[in-house]
This record gives sequence, structure tokens and C-alpha cells, in this order.
Amino acid sequence: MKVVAGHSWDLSPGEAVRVQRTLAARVTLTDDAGPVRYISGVDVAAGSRFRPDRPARAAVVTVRWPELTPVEQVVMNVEIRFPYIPGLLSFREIPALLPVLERMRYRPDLLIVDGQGIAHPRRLGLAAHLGVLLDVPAIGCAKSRLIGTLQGDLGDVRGAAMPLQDGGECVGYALRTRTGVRPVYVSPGHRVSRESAVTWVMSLAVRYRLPQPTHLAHQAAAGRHVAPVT
DNA sequence: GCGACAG
DNA sequence: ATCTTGTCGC
Repeated sequence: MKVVAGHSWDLSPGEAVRVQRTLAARVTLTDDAGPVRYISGVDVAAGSRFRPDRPARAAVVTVRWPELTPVEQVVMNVEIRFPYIPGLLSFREIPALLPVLERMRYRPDLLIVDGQGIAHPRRLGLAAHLGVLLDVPAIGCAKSRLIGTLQGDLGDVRGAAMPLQDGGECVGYALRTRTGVRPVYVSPGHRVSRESAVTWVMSLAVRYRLPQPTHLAHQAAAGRHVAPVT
């Protein structure tokens, strides 16, 4: 798929924050995705700091909706330069994902990202940043919380959800995708509403805690064999 | 100054 | 994130 980086990725933390403030204004929270046929999950497996020789690996797995059968998988060894800094994750992972995204033959109708959407200090988490950059509907589904607070206790039954609030606004939801298992943190990334983001993640998390596209991308990035791509 | 902190 | 198989618990 075509990818147009509107700026350099060789930035200082301070410059990255500036970019986020600018791009955050482009995020849309309106559901305008047309008929959804293909959904892609992306993930990056960082190289071990104990083995700098081993490269990091970026992966994208596209599945057909609603069967959730893989139709395409792209995995590449990549080099990561930007360090992990809470709040600036996208500047570390997006450069690694670009070459993988460019090799995709399918244009996803929806992107599921392993990270936050607008549940971010400047409302531009990895999912929102990717969504705006690619102009594709995107949803952030993180395994842990970056910002925001929950009112009370989240029920422990699959489907339980509770607003994640920050600065007086709802930036997403804590969502229990599996009974008795830690919740995930769902927030819209781009061109998706808060409610739809939750509905999509529930519909996609049919087997594991994480949505199938994300789970498959994670496996692929980890170098494990995944279900045959048809 | 102190605590929090996606992957 | 990463080091890693079996094992304890509901």
C-alpha cells in the first residue's frame, strides 16, 4: 500500500512532541469506514538489548472479515534507532513498519494496532499516528494503560467495559475480552468512534485476550509459524 | 521534587 | 519489549 511520510523520522524527542501536536489535529473520531472486508494487525518485536546483533522484526497480518482467515502476511527484519520513551512509541515503531506496509498488496479497511489510539498525553498514540499517516480507520488495543483513570472496578466477565478518563474526557475503554483475564485498553485511532472501537475489539478477540489480527501479527513478528496464508 | 510510564 | 518450560491454581 502507498505510504507517504510527511516528515523526517530522524527527530529529537522535543521535535517528535511538536509533530504529535500537529498531527493530533487531524484525528477523526467519526465512523466513516465503508464495508469492511480486510482487517490488518501490525506489530514490532524489538531486538534484545543483550544481543544488539539480532535485528528487530516488523510484521503485518491481514485477515478477511468476518471469517478472520489470514489472506496476507508480511514480515521483515528492520533496524530500530529511536529509543522507547513513554508517549513517543510511534517514533520508534512506525519507521520500522513503513517498509512492511509498503509491501502489502491488500489495502486494509481497518487497522488494529498494539498500542494506544487517542488514550495518549497529546491524543496521538501509535494507532492514531498510523491511522492519520495512512488515512486508514484504526483502533488502538493496548495490553496496559498509558494514561487515564477508571471510575470503579471493572467486572471480570468477558464484555465488561469501563471508560478511561483523562482530563475530564473519555479517551477510551478498559475492556475485558476474556473472563477472568486482564483487560485490554481500547481507544480509537482514526476514523472510528470510541464505541465502535470497543465493538470491533470484542468481535475480533474471539480466541485470545488480544484481537486475532494483533495476535497473528505478534506471532509473526516473534518468528513463529502462523496459520497458512491463503 | 515525586510518581507514572503503550512497547 | 526481552530472558523461557513446566507448573500452580481456579
